[in-house]
Amino acid sequence: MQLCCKSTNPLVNLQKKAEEMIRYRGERITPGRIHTLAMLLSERRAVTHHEIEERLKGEHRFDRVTLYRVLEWLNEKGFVHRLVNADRVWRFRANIHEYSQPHAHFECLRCTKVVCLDDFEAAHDFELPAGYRSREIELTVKGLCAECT
Amino acid sequence: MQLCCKSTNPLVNLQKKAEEMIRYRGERITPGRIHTLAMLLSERRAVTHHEIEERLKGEHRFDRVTLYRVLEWLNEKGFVHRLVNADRVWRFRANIHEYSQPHAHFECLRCTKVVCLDDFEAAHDFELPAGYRSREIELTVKGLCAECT
DNA sequence: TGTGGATTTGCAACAGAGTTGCATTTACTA
DNA sequence: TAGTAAATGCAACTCTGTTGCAAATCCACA
Ligand SMILES: [Mn+2]
Ligand SMILES: [Mn+2]
Ligand SMILES: [Zn+2]
Ligand SMILES: [Zn+2]
Repeated sequence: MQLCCKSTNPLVNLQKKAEEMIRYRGERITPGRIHTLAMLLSERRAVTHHEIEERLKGEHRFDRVTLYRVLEWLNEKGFVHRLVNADRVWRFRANIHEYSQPHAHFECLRCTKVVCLDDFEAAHDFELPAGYRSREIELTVKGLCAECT
Repeated sequence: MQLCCKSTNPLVNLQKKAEEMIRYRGERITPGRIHTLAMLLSERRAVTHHEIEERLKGEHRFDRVTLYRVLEWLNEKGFVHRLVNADRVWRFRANIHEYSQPHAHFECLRCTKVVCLDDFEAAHDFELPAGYRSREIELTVKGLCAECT
């Protein structure tokens, strides 16, 4: 005797949400895209390819390359954004607004965790050298996170 | 009949300077360290391992690995600093003050060139999440450099 | 509901940046 | 000048991400 799992399993709801987000933009639905985006929607941190792969094991097995391509696609389409930090590894996070919004990041020097500081936008008050044009500004605060202090 | 080249070749002067800088701190002098640091002292941009290797060809041939180790050492000792940008490659630049000074960077979106914006220090006016401690702040302005505009 | 054809996937091989182990050479100390 | 710790060269390796291509899948349209 089994109850409907829809309302008890938040992951399933996120899969529904991911599917709707992709369908709403008129893009093709595939298991890889849904599971990856759902996973990213469930996570506050910016996570690596490797972490996503680990998290998705069992639930649905993908090829590494497919995951790389899905992440590239999600980024291009604006469902997620990505950033590189001191360990030279891409990290991905679902965009919280419909389209990517500029915001600062926090990077823990000990555990390498990366957190998006949503709603904190960077600015600078100095003049660039002559002829230089600013397109975007990236601000990363490095330090120790709450668990590593 | 040959004149003394010391005053006509600025590279030689920089080698002297590099040697003095290292000796002044009581560290070991090696050809790799001197030529690498001299090259970096001659350059305003932050340059990659690959660029340094190219520039040093002929003058003095090093093993790739030695250059990696020299750069790591120069960074640890505070003679240079390094940063990673969107192409996930380390870039190095000699420190203009005796010890590393925080400053912002400019990254060209077209030619990938990286420029240190010396004397422009970053700051942020927002509160970090509870328990988070800030150690350093990294500000990167991305856009088009004077040659790429 | 079935089907054609563009998209996506899996697999294998590849690429670039950086690292490690170890024997040999070098720089400095005494 | 000899002894020793540190730096170097070389080969093999790791890690992250890419590319080519044939097979599978999605979906617009009949
Ligand atoms: Mn972010
Ligand atoms: Mn710099
Ligand atoms: Zn931490
Ligand atoms: Zn440029």
